[in-house]
Amino acid sequence: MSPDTSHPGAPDTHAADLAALDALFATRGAERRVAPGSTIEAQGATVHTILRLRRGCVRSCIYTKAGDRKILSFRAPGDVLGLDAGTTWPAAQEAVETVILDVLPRTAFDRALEADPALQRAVRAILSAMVADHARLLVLTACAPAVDRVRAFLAAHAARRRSPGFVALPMGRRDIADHLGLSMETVSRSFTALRDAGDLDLNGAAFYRLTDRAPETPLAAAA
Amino acid sequence: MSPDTSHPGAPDTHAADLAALDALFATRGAERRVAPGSTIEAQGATVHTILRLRRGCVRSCIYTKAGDRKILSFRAPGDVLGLDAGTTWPAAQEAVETVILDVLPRTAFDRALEADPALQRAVRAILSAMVADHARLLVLTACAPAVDRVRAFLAAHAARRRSPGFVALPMGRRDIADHLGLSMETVSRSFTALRDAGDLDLNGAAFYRLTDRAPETPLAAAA
DNA sequence: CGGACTTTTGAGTACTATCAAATGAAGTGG
DNA sequence: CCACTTCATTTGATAGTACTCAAAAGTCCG
Repeated sequence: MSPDTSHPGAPDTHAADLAALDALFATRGAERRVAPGSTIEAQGATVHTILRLRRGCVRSCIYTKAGDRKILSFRAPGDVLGLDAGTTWPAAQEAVETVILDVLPRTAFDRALEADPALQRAVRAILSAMVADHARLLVLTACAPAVDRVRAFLAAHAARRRSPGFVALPMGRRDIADHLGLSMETVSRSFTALRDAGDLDLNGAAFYRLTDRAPETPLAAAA
Repeated sequence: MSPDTSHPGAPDTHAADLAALDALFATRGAERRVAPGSTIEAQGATVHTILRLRRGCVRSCIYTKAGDRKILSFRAPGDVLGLDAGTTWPAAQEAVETVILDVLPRTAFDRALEADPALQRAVRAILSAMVADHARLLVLTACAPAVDRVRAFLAAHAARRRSPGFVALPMGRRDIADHLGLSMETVSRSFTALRDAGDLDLNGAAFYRLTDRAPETPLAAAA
């Protein structure tokens, strides 16, 4: 019964709690602009600021010693970055396109958090939503074949951007591949397969529309 | 107690905060015993209680509509269950072996949470640790081949149970498979491969010891 | 128009899943 | 205590999906 958070699987977050977050950034926040492709916060760097994404798309990714990259999530406007961090950033934050961020010093954020119960609830709700999002991705990558992963990804992406017609896809095939645990080529072939099956309309490589008869996601079933 | 939390990747949790959790369960908690293999909380069921695992091993798993099962994590004594839940359990909680739980009504937990800043910090720390754990699993399953996944799993499991010699493995091959995104047979073959390579000593199917020269985990690298 | 990059398509390979059977362990009842 | 049932694990053979290497086609700018 909540108007709901930006994360589909989020536990019940009261709008009032999220408003506390908005107010905090509105009154105390500075602004930061980042160019496409550049790193906003490096993996392992010290957390000096809490960030709220105002415009653009950010990828949160982890690099392994072997040089592999895993994109944990793509963040959309309204998302807050850094709440799961301890003293250092567990994942790199990178701008997929031009990005505008609200910036708040961590010390200021912690002070506000200590004093405001609504803010505390909001933070817990966001962390729970992150857990739920990761769980969804774990299920998807473990249980679904390539085409279904891509379809589910496109469906989720379109749901976040409630635009009427074609949906813009800011990230490239490589990014999608590293998010879904596939190779770039397999992602591309999945796009082609979905198009040939009539499930997907493509307008160039970066705009798409899913057919209404898109299959169900292979997600949670009741007990 | 431990200077650290039970989760290796947890952000900096002050021992005092975790103590607040211990105290809460110690003073207000009832006890519950569950038989091996049975469901403690069903997926989608209403959350009436917060649970703390006192003895035994619990698996948190998600069932898909297609009937697939994904085990998100195995919980060890000291772990708290239900902190990421909204009104319903996002994952089923099942006893791998005989389990003893501390039980606290959710209403009581929420009241205590509202009043105790240390408890709030503890909850945030645990949620962050869950995010980190899921991220680790995502990287592992996306980037590592079967043998490496199994090796990493066995290493992590042994690390949680600081026992001198052989380590007990309460869960079966099927459970490990559903956790790592592999088939039961591939898990079994990986055990055999590790044994033949000299990386693993097996004592029956449920007790093992990893050779000291175990390769590094393919995890996070600095920026 | 050319150059650099991204995406798509192609061909062959490798890893893991699936199906199936044998071996091993554990508990039950005679 | 042993024979038998039952379930878990291991091993074997085969097939399928996705990866790798490689090249062509498409896109975006300068």
